[in-house]
Amino acid sequence: MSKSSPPRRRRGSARTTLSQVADVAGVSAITVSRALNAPERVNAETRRHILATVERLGYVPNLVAGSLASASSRFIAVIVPSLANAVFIEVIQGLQETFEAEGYQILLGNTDYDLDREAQLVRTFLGWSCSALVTAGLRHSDACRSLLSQWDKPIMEMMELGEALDLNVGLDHSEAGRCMARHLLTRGYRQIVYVAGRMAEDYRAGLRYAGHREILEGEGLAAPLLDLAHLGSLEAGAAALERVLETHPRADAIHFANDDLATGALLHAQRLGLGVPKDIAIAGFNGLPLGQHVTPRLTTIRSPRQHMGQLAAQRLLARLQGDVVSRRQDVGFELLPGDSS
Amino acid sequence: MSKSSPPRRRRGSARTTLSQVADVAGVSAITVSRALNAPERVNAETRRHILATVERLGYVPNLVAGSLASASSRFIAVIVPSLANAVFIEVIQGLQETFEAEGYQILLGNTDYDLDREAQLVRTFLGWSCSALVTAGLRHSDACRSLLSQWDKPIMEMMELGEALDLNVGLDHSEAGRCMARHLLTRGYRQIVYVAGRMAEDYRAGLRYAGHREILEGEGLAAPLLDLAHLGSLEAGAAALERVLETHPRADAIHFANDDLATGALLHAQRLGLGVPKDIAIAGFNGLPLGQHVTPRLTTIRSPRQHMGQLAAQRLLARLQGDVVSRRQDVGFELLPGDSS
DNA sequence: CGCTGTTATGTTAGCGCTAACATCCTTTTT
DNA sequence: AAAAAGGATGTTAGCGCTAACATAACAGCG
Repeated sequence: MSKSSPPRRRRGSARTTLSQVADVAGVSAITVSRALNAPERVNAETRRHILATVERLGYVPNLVAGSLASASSRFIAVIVPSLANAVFIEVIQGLQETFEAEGYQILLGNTDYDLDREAQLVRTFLGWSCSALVTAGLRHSDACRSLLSQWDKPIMEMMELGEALDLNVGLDHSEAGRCMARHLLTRGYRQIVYVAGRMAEDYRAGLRYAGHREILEGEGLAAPLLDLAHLGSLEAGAAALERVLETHPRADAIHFANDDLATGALLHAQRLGLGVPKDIAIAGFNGLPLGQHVTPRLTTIRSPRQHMGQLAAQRLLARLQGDVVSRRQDVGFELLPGDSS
Repeated sequence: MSKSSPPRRRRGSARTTLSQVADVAGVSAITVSRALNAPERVNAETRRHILATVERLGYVPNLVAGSLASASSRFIAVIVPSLANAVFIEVIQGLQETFEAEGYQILLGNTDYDLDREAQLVRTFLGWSCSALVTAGLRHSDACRSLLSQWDKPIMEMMELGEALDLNVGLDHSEAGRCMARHLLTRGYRQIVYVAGRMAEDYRAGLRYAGHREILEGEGLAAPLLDLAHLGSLEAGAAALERVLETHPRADAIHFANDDLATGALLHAQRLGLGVPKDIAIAGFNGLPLGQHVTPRLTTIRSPRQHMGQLAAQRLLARLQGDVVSRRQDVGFELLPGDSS
């Protein structure tokens, strides 16, 4: 009988723990826990004393332990395809300011437009017992779908509208494409080239192109497409303008998949001495400030990006509190007719 | 003696656990743990069998439990003052791509240029047992300093150089200010106004102003300052131009604290029919693509933002592996003389 | 053939916290 | 005044995983 086992081990960090606080304050651990997490369940006097002790000992709660015990963390997983695009940054800002105010922390993942990476990120994030998950877009790999469908916490799919797993906040991209195509037709353009970047991956640009094409073909017009190797940058827009001039010399307008490309082309046209819209009209999508400050002002479509983030966060917060919320919300968009078309 | 206590409780999520996987695979829990986290310590055959079982059961490791047991998470806390500024986004991208490749997850915090919020974020992040912490800047509140100095994991302070708590990667902002001031003097400007946004908070702009002022005063020139209420945007830059024209009618150059302001002013000058640099010269700081695509091309200073992020991440990774790394690294900057000065 | 070293796996005991239940008062109700 | 209800605090038993130590099996060695 080895009753007298040698004192085996010693682990953990040297940091102050909740029970040390409890000992010093002369209460039980659970009372300290309650004083910090559910103050109203502790007598005001006791609470004051405990909080003073916490302060004095410099106690920093171990959130990992708390999450394990309660089987939930105050993490919100947010998965976006890119950080290079200002659109996602603004959406993230909207999410962040709203969630942070309620004490939630964002766990940010970047897929680089790769659905396998998305699945991998989802796996990791589920492992962190997140309270909810936000993802940009409705398209996922099978692996990702199966992980998500087994999950029992709220899921928000943003940016576009359609068949969602759970909640959905976004706008109708094919309608946006139609809207801009109609605008360009109204202004009299007939040879309109659509320019996108990596459209297979940035498939929302593809949805807009589909809308654009539908309108043009409805008028018996062709809808030529130029799909670039880069997603969107001023650089790529400038290069795209040159390519369009070369391959479609009769083009009278270019409908770009985003404002970065469109503005790059617009600024490059100035350098080339081309008149916009006299020689060639230019239109974009997003409504970034950049396009609104160049001369001529860029014709584009504004999406309520930051608002979309805030709205998505509010929905999720309501859902987390047990409220019933509508599953789908169209945030709409707005045509900003500029002087470039 | 209440030996026959009724079966008390049942908790936790319904998810598959590691020991369930172990039971099914016919091994012990620790062997499954090793197969997943230290594959080389398990026989190849056993490992294959375990991984197949993991796959079959759709087991998703509970990272919260793992972190508690090992007293460390693969989180890297990253604290920046703003997401609205492209500079920080690019630094974050650099950090992210490097850390993600090594299986670390970034925990992003945004202080909104508020040092108290920074301290609060640090508290939270310490509670998550992060492996390292990255923060933009060397200035912290006392509370924040005391939290950080008691911490035993690597800390990286980025963006600027100086007395750091631990590791430090950045550039010399006052030298950058001097560099641009010298450039403007060389080009013959003498009435140079410095325009910043919320300089008390964006104190690195203040460091650049100090350098700028030092050079001008060395030449016996005044160094008037205009400090805006907004940090930096095309909008604010345009407004700033008007204010400078009004309050300093004899100014021949404006040295802006960042490219957003500078580009906004430059584009606005075009709208006003002002010649740049004939009527007024304009210079910025950062070297954002935006300023390099307008006509005239913006004179600015390029900081290696993404590279700074990568470098910081590499240093931290090396440190986490136990390597000794130099504490300070100057990433330098580069004057990009454009046509706006 | 016992000794040491190596490889593969298992046993035990927590990591620091909180859910669930229990207890003990004080107040309110009838 | 006894019973019921509520408020404040405590006890117990894990959450799911991994560090530390333990064990077993086998190879190499003089």
